[in-house]
Amino acid sequence: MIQHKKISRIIEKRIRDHIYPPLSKIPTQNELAEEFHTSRVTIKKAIDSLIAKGLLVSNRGSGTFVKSNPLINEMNFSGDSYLGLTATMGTEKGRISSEVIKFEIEFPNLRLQKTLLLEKSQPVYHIIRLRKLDNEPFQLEHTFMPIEVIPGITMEVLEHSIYSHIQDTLGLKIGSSFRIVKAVKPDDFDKNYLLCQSDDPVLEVEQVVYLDNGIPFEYSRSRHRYDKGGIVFNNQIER
Amino acid sequence: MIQHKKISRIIEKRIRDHIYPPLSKIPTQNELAEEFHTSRVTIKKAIDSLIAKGLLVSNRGSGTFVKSNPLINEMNFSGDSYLGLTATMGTEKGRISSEVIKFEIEFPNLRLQKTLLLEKSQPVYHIIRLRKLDNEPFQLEHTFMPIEVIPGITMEVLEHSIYSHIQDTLGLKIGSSFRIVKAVKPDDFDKNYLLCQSDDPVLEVEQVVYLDNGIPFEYSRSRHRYDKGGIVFNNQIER
DNA sequence: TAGTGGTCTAGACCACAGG
DNA sequence: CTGTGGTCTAGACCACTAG
Repeated sequence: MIQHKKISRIIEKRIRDHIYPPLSKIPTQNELAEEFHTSRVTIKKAIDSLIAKGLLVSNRGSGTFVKSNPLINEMNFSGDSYLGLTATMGTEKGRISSEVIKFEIEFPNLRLQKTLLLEKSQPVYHIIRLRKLDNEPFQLEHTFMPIEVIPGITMEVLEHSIYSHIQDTLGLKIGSSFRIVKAVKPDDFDKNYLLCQSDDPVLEVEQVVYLDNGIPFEYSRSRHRYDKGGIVFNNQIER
Repeated sequence: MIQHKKISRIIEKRIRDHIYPPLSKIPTQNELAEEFHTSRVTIKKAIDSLIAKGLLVSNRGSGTFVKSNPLINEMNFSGDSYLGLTATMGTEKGRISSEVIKFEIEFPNLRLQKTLLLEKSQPVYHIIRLRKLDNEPFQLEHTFMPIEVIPGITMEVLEHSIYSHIQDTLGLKIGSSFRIVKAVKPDDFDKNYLLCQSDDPVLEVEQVVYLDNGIPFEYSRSRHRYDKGGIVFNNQIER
């Protein structure tokens, strides 16, 4: 485990346990460097990641402080938002189930060729899955993946987890994702599977996911029932 | 200007100008350190920020590469997403206008007291503004700000820019924001001002904005016409 | 003025990729 | 093996806050 990551987790725990209470000043970087037998730069890195998470705020000259964030509990999503958006629902993964609506192999259209850097002769999986929480559908996901990049997908894999297949079976690492969020009207799929009324809005997340070597391996559109969850995020403002 | 920021801007420009073409390997950190007469740590910081922006990807052992991101042009939002969401529409700020629908002073309700850390006796501005692009309404924003924290707001300020009042007139610095994005049904305000039909979805962004000392100074809900823009973002996956 | 965080350096060691 | 990026150190200087 990387040092600064380990330290940042310890500090995060102290914040969540109120060992460092809201609005209080945490020890100086020098004090923390001494406590963890490390250098100030490493402490700084750990603190920076907690600032990025919205838990701390630093003021040159006066110190580093715990942010009073009443929404802190809505922020447990951090770290596994790549599991679709299920993480925003909390940690109740046991209650989540998946149903495969469609699983076919196709040739990519032009848009998909550009997005996933494919020739038209390189086939892709076209997968539609319905996700349910306590047997209530909340998300319908249309996924496209190139067979060449992610081989060996089967119904079994789909019912379990594509991501563990990619990471554990294929030994690939996921690097980053790029998303566009919109509100849209429900289409026939949404009405059928998400049980949407015609005037129910749908939250659409369009996503391109990259491996850690920069190769795009997934294009997907997830469609969410408007009354089952949103997307939470935290921004640092650039100066 | 901070060194690593300056360097990252130069590198970013080289990427956008295809001096470092898509998928190509950029010079090693050592080479860049030499070119910019700086240390490798500083180069690393610059590269890290471009990785966070989704422009680069690094591989230990082989080098740092330009990501082929077909959506790169949709990513010009970086840096001023705190100007509401107008930045996602491009850089066409000249075509954007604001109309103040409501500007009153109220006492905060319980939720607002908790969110902005206020007593019920500390009044807040309650502002509703309609934003238009080429005279077409696209966003309706409900804003609450404590008078104590952000004094001196007038109609004139509202018609110009709240943020330049905060930063330039009051000399305060904006630190971070916390957002929740949802799809919702239009309410009467939306129908009136955004000219939504009953079955048009609305993209709602709930937001708490903090000063750089960690004090929350704004709670707002922006409501967007579903056909005028979405929200774009980029994620690095944690390992 | 003393203490704090922000930035930077020069050098080191490691893990990993590729020949 | 060599070269790459990932991480870390010890020390330095600066900008800012607060007493």
